[in-house]
Parts: sequence; structure tokens; C-alpha cells
Amino acid sequence: MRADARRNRELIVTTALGLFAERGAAVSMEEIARAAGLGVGTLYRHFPDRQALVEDIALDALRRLMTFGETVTAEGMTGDRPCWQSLRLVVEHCAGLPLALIKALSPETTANPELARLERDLNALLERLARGAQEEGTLRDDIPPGEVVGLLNVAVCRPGARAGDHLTTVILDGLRR
Amino acid sequence: MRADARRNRELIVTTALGLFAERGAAVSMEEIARAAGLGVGTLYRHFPDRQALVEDIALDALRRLMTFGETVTAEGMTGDRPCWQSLRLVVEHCAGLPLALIKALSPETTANPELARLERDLNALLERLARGAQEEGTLRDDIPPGEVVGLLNVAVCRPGARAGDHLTTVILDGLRR
Amino acid sequence: MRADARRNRELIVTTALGLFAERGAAVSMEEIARAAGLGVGTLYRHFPDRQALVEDIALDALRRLMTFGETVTAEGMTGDRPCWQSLRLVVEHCAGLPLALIKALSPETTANPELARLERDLNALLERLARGAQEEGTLRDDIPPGEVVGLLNVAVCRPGARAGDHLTTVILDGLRR
Amino acid sequence: MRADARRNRELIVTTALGLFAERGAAVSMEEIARAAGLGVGTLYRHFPDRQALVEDIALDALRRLMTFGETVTAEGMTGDRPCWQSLRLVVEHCAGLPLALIKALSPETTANPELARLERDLNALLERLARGAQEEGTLRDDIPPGEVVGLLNVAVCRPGARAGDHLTTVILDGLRR
DNA sequence: GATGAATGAGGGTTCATTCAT
DNA sequence: GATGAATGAACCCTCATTCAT
Repeated sequence: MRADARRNRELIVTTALGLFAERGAAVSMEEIARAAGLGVGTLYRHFPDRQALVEDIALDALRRLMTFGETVTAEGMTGDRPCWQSLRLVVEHCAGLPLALIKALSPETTANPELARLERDLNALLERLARGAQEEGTLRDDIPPGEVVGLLNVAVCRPGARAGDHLTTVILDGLRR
Repeated sequence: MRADARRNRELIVTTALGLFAERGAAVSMEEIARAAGLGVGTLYRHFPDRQALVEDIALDALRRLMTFGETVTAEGMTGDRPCWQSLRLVVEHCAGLPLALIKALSPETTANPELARLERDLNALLERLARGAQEEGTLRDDIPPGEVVGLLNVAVCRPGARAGDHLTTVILDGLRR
Repeated sequence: MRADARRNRELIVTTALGLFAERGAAVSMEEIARAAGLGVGTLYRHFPDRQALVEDIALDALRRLMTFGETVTAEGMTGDRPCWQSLRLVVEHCAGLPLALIKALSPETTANPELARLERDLNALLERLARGAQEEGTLRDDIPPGEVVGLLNVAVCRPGARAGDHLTTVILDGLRR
Repeated sequence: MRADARRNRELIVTTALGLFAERGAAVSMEEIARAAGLGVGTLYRHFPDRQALVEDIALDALRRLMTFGETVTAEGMTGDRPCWQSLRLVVEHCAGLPLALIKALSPETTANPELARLERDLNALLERLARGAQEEGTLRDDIPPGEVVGLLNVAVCRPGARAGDHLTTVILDGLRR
């Protein structure tokens, strides 16, 4: 891929993300193109259809999150950090990502196999951390680890979520044993 | 209003609510009509436009909630029930209502003056309860009452919320002093 | 036909005429009904469809005009009034009638046989008067009588036409020998 | 603008004008598109809405008329042509333009500022010519110039008006002193 | 006979997507 | 490879007309 093509692709993703964040799903391909200073044709050269663009945004965010999650978990294992801390770190990291947006844009994005896999892997990772935290006695154990994950998903995939905001704090406090 | 007309109006609201719950806002008037076994024209006889239908669903839910909230508050005052209990009752009552749907359907529905008033009144009522609970020492007081209300809104206006579900439990626990 | 039915029919025609005059053809049957204080159903009891109502208004005006024209012509024959005067009388009489409206509402109303006949008869009558006026030397004779009639039609079937207004005056002057 | 796009725009205007002339305002965008061998979308790419298309047709005709009127007036001033002749030239020039159509399509088109300005300017130009003709003694002076213009408007904005047709002749004769 | 609720074809408009330039 | 013009299915809504109450 030529350098300018890659730059255009980046530009499109960034522009689309910004517009989606501002105005929700009600943004046309034409608008995205114009805001990026490109023609619609160029959008369609990079993404076969709208869905693909949305999924690309999602993939991008989830890949970053997965990378972060893996790093944190690895550090925890070697460095003796309690699972509870790792869980908290991952949860708070989500705040900077447009997860709410992603959920809102494509409730059924899971048709994309890579996205589905990423989601599964992420949830598995979080579930391991949750189980670990319950075993170390820092996380209440009257809720199965799978549901803890589901609940954290909701907490974190909400518009306006920020690291350390009140809802996150309350939920983490409510999850403490 | 004739009996059959009233029945149809009910039918429309119920059908629309069901479809919105299933598939989000992406449901056309035509589909709602077909699902209700009516013609589009009938929808438009009952609701001047799509927006009006959505707002009617919202108004309906919020009015019920307001009524419940007022009853609970009144009982609390006469019957010596702690604010904390009243707050919990109202919050759990929300579960049966399509509040998430309402938020999703019309982020800006507040253009409707009655809807706006209801929202303001509801939040004011919840804020009074939150403040009372802080005063009686049952609610953590490191979060201003207004924000407690905001946070409860988020917790409760989420797809799939049910009374007593894990997220609600965790949040209420996290709010306990 | 019962007295109240006849009254309703009159009421509908009058109301429709008024609304059409105010706002042109863009008036729905519903509006006409409401303005008349009736239900749409009642309109359709009296007139099988919209077209029929429009035609009824047209027939009403043209019948009056025909009656007037015949009276004037008869008087002219017995009373020795020049054809020119009769022509002028009829032309000016048109001013009070919603002829422009009629033309505007239904350019093709002539499908109705009675309307077509009336129009033919009216034109024939006017043509006789025009020919007479040319013979008596009061009307310019470089325009065939049939065209004089066509031209008077245009002059008279125009929104805002009033007896003695400037355009009518100018046209009559322009027709004088 | 690309050559094919400009051609299509022309095509749309011409087609629409033709259909409007044949069947009045009751022509749908779909029909215009089909008659032009295009999709509706193309119409909407060139004109934001139906109103804009109608106004474009109107603007086109009025601009041509204004240009002609200015030329005629300028020539008259330098070349010593009586105002009466200039007036007649402009009036007869109107015949080739779809002015009747324009009036019929958009009685209230004057919302468009350029259209409003053109109409004002045209009327002002005609009024100057009328006043001049009264001063030179060729136009009857018992009708104020403004009303002469109004009356000429009616004469000229009528379906089927042609240069030198009988009604125009009669009116011009009726206006001679 | 009167009423107004129900119907659905049709009109204006948008927008994801394709394709000629 | 980029552009933006063209396409048409689908949406929201209106209104002439029918029919149950």
C-alpha cells in the first residue's frame, strides 16, 4: 500500500470516529468523505461498505485494549500484582476508548469473525482476572466471574465514561469484598 | 374517542415498543403498521409524526415512574421509611420500564416540554431522596446528590436492566456508606 | 331530498368555494368538511368524489351566467339594445363569478357533459353577440367573432377580475371600432 | 462542473419545463426524472428540492427577460425610439417565455430573494417605460403607470400568449391614446 | 343519514453504493 | 488511484376514498 493511501485510510478512520462521536450514527458516507477532504469514491476504495468502516473503528479500539490487557496480565503474573489491581487497570483503561460508540454503532457487529474473536478473547481475559480476584479474596464472590465481566462491560461501554468517574468508582467499590 | 380507535392506539404503542426493543430505532413506520396489522395512515392519525409516537412511549413510561416515585416518597414521609429504602424502591421500579430504549430513541426528545418537565421533576425527586439518605447516613456522602442521581440514571437506563439484577445490586452496594 | 340534506349540500359548496378562493386547489376534503362543521363522510354522501364537488361549483356559476346571458340577449332583442351593450353587460357580469377559480381548479373539467354543453352554449351566445356587434359597427371586425369570444374568456377568467377594472376597460376599449 | 453533469442539468430543466407546460404543476419528481431518462437522485443532486427546480426555471426566464428589457431600454435612450415602441417590444418578447407557467407554479415563489428582486426590477423598468410613453403622449394617461404594468403582466402571463396574438393586440390598442 | 377511523397508493426526499470521467 | 455524478430502494408523510360504528 502506498504511503498516501495509508495516510488516507488513517484520515478516514479518524474523521469518521470524530463525526460519530459528535453526532452518532446519523452521519452519511458523503459527510465523512467531505470532512476528510476526500471524495466518496475514495472511502469505498478503502472500505467495501459502511459496515466495514465501522468495524474497522471497532477493531482498532479492541486491538489496543487487548494489547493493554495482555501487557497488564503478563506484568501481574511476573510482578505479583493482585488480580484486583489488574482488573481495575484494564477497566479504567477502557475509558479512553470509544467503546460506547462502538456498541451504539453496531449492536450486531459480531458478524465479523475477527471482531467476535477479539471480544471473546477480551472477555476471557477479564474473566480470568475476575476469577483470580475472587480467589485472592478481593472481589465479592456471590456473582459468577462471567457476570462480573458482563457488568463491567455495561459500566464501561457507556457514553461519557472516564477513568475514575463516579460510576466506575461506585461499581468497583460495590464489587470489593 | 371511539372504543376501536382507543384500542388501536394502544396496539400501536405496544407494537412499536416491542419492535424498538427488539431492533432499536431502525424500525420504519411501515413496519410498525404492518406488525400491528394496520395501515400507515392509521399510525399517522394517532400520532402526527414518528417523533410524536416515540415521545408518547417515553411520556407513558415517565408518567408511571413519576407516579410511583411520588407515592413512595409520600409513604416514606408519613411512614418513617428511610430515604435509602425509598431510593432503592424507585430505582428498582425503573427496571420494568423501557428507559434505556427511551434514551436511545430520542437523545434530544427534551424538545418536548412535558417530557423535559417530567425529567426535571423526576431528577429533583431522586435528588431529594439522595440528599435525605446522605443525611440519615445510609448513602456515601463523597458524591454530591446530583451526581448520585446522574449515576443512577445511567445504571437504570441501560438495555436489559431488571430489578435486582447484578449491576443494580453492585451499584446500590457501592453507594452504601 | 330532505331539507337538512339540501342545507348541508349548499353549505359544502359555499365552504369549498371560499376555501378554494383563499388557498387555491391545495385544500383537502378533510379541511372542507371541518370548515363546514361536517364529517368527511357527509361530503362523500353528497359528492361521489372531489372532482364532482369541483364540477358542481363550476356548474353552479356557469348556470347563473347562462341565465343572465339569456336574459340580457332576450331583452336586447325585444328592447332594441345594441349588441355591444349586451356583450359588455355579460362580460362585466362575469366579474362576480369565480370563473378564474374554476379554470384553475379543473383545466379538464370538460369531461363532464353538462359542463361541456354549458360552455359551448355560453360561447355560442357570446359569439352571436360579437357577430351582431360587428354588424352594427361597434366592434372592430378584423378579429373573427370566435376569437373575440376566446379573448374575452381569457380576460374574464383571471383571478381578481372585477367589473369595470382597468384591464376589462382597456380590453373593451381595444375592441371598439 | 463536469460536462455530462451540466448536460444533465440542462436536460432536467428542459424536461421539467415541457412537462409543466403540458400538465401543470401536477407532475412528480419521479415523472420528470423518468422523462429525462435519469434517476430521481440525479434531480436532487442538481436541485436541493422541488421548489428549487421550479425557481430555477423561473429565474432563467426572468433573467432573459430582464436582459432583453435592459437592451431595449438602452437602445431606446440612445436611438430616439419612442417609449411606446420599447414597451411594445418588451411585452411581445414575453410571449416566448413560460411566464404563465411560472406564475401558476409558484404564486409565492417570491420567497426566493433573487426572484423577488428580478420581479421588482422588471416591473420598475416597465413602469419607467409606461410613464415615458404617457409623457410622450402615446399611452392613455387615465391609468397610473403602475397599474398599466400590472395589467400588462396579466395580459402576458397567460397560458398560450404569443407575440402578436389577438389579446395582446387588443390590449395594446386599448392602451393607445 | 352522519361520523370519523382506517386504508394505501403516491409524493418528496435521503443516502449507501456503483461507475463513468 | 481519486473523484463526484448517477442510481434507486427505502423512508416519512399526505390525502382521496372506503367502511365500521
